Amino acid sequence: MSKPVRVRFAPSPTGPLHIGGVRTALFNYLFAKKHNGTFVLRIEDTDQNRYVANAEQYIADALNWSGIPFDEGPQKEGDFGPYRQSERKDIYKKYADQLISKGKAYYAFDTAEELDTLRNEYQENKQTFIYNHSNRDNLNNSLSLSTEEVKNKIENGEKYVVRFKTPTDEILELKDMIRGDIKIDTNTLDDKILFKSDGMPTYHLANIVDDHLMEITHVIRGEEWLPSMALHVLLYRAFGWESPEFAHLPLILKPTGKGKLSKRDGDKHGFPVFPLEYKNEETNEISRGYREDGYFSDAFINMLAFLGWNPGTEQEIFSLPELIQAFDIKKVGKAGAKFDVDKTKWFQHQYLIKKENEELAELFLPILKEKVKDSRFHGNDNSYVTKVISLIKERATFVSDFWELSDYFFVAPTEYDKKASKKAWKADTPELMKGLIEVLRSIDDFSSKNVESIVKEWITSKEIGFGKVMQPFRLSLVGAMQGPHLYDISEMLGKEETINRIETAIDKLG
RNA sequence: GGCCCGUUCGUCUAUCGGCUAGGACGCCAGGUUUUCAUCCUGGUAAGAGGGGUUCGAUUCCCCUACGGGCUACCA
Repeated sequence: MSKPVRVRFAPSPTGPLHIGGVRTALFNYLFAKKHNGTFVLRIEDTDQNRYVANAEQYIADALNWSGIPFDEGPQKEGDFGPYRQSERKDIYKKYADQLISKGKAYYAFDTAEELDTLRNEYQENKQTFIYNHSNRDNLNNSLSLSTEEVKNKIENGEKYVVRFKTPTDEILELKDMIRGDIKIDTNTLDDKILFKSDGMPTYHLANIVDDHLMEITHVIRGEEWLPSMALHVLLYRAFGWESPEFAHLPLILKPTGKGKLSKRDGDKHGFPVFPLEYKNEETNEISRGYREDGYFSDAFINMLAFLGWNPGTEQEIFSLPELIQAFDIKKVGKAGAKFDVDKTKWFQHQYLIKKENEELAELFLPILKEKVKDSRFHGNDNSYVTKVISLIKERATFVSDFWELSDYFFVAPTEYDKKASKKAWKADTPELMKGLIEVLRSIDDFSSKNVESIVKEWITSKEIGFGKVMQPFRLSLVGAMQGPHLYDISEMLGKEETINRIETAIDKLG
């Protein structure tokens, strides 16, 4: 029996999560649930300079709204806490020391400035500076210095970092669940800093220690981490720990132009890059969110799941449980995926159509109350609103589209589309409309079917022509040449209102 | 510059050596709706280039090109 699956999403709280981050979380979540595993949220806040106070809450809120909550994490403590690296600070030093005593890491005293200078010098000579076997003996560290010197420096309070001593002359054979085998020559790697002079571990150390301690079995993360995989595998080996399996997800790219999707792209291309609206507390700048733009979270998640993954069948609409069922990490693609706004809207449209009319009515009601003072539509009985939605929802993408598509069900048109009036309202129209009113008055059963058949009969018997009646009729009720089946509208409005609207139109259009 | 990853319609993708290269979004046309949208039907459009391997390559290998990532005491 293999170990229980445990995966983690490990963002650093430097700002809001963007959709790439949400997708990484989603794939972790799907993988965990697929294998009856645990989905852990770990906050990687080892960089004190970039820490943003409201980011952690944002991340939790975003995961919750998306319907992919974590099983363990901050404020949801499991057996492996704490889940913020800043609260695990004491742990890491111990492991850094362990590596030093094993001879797998060393102290380095070079300052950032010294290294910068070296890098520049190398670059001027068209060479690449790598802090590794090729030059580590000539630099300022515990490999080049005597034990005595090192001891003195540390006792004198001189700042130091701990670097990993990368093994030389070895071809590492790495395995990625998505990419297959990758070979890396360790001589091309540099001796990464594991422990910073401010007493905090770097990402690399903290990440490996925590993944080990938290018994993470599968590391699923963005492709930007692929170059670090060799280091990470080497670290597991140095500690004598079993390495988890790795999967590196393809990046989400800008819709147009070059590069990976960035937080600024939303403003440029007119779509949200964040799941939830985000207010930057320093600049007061507000960035749009999918939630606030009116997307349903299940549509949003469905869209994200298909960015870089697909089940190999022709089904595209998947609920979250279906996604879990169908998910297979091996079917994740290798190439970056350009984000497509139109396809995103299409998913939203599909989900909107699928939703129950009653549920949509509930969502529409607050908007409706704003727009219409008539309290007939505000009551506990939503059947009228529900019916309206059933007639118009197929032409909407968002709940916020409803009002524009259905206002005439609630308020009589006050003006008429100019182009349509010109086309539909002729000199003889008022007479015809008066005739129509007479016919309508005589009808008791105002149901759509009945009115339709009677009016049709009248038009036929008078040999008027359908267009000459139907177009101005529609214009009178709706104010424009659009909307659902006309007799469905007249049924909804009722006899009195229908006749009123035609009279008003005769008045206004002459 | 160095290291690594990738490359099928405009976009997201299917194909695990037999292809008339399939689907979806978008776009275009037709039909339905005596309106508009939805919907239906059809159409447009693709395996970067060059070498191998093979009876046969989109599929396997190599080179080139292009795209992307990383190259911080950031994650």
